[in-house]
Amino acid sequence: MPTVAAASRTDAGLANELRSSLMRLARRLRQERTLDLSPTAMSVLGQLMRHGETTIGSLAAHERVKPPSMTRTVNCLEADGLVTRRPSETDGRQVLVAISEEGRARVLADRKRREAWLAQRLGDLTPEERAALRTVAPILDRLAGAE
Amino acid sequence: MPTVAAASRTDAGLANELRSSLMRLARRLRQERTLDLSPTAMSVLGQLMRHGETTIGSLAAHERVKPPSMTRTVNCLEADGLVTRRPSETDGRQVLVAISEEGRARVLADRKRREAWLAQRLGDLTPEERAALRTVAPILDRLAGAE
DNA sequence: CGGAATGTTTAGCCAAGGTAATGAGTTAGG
DNA sequence: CCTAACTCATTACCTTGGCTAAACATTCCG
Repeated sequence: MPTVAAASRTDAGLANELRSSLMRLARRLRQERTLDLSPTAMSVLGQLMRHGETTIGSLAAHERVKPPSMTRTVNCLEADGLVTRRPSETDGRQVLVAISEEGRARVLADRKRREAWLAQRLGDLTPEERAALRTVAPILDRLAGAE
Repeated sequence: MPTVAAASRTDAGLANELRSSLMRLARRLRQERTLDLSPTAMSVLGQLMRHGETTIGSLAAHERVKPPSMTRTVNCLEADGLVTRRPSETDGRQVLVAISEEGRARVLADRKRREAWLAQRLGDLTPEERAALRTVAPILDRLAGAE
């Protein structure tokens, strides 16, 4: 039986290790969510904050969720007054979603709260370890985005 | 060591990026699950493979799941003949779970199948990027484990 | 104009987590 | 030593957040 460290040195082991580490941390982060929003919902707000008004479909694609799920997520956000909906003038089928002022405030508030948890933990790491994490974030995105 | 203000601003951004990248990839991985086992179940098998016979409670703690959920996961695994259960002789309340030969075979088989998806994607990365991922896997574990 | 294609929504299902309460086993105090 | 408090696992039930299938509206194209 190979040790964890030994297994990680092979590509086979890398897939394995990475997968279980990711799942554990993803679950941990889900636990730490402070507000009553799902991780996907928070991510959507962030996306709207960065890229402005966006259609349901492209939000769904970016979050790797099916359109009906994104419709529901947006419903919740709209019910909470965190986003607004309007039909596109150029294409009547599409719905454009935008973040509201309240939504913007929520993102900023949440960002602060996460600092309390994550930044403290990141603070326990060495600068090299933080740098390593910074490096891999976009790599993870590419892995997620690959077809 | 950077100043406190600079460090926390940087770490906040890192927390943000890392969180959304992580959640997206975690969801992607969940989609790619090939076998009829949940990610947690696979992770449990891996844990048993590495550390041998373990109690329900400590499996739950390691996966950051509540005991009832772990009971259910272990039920599935046992029904599939992938693990065995036995009461502890030293403490009759505890249940010791061990991986079976079939479970071991399943882990090895699954490891191969995941290679088909993840290793292909890892193959699109540069060796440096793979090395970076190898480096961060244990760091992610530490972040997940921190209280 | 009429049919195929596209974007969103509705309806209903399922997986996998959670909490609360129960039962069995252990430990500690009087 | 025996009862009370505690711990581990389990059972029963609920919630969340995905999914698919299908309806509906709109747009595009032959």
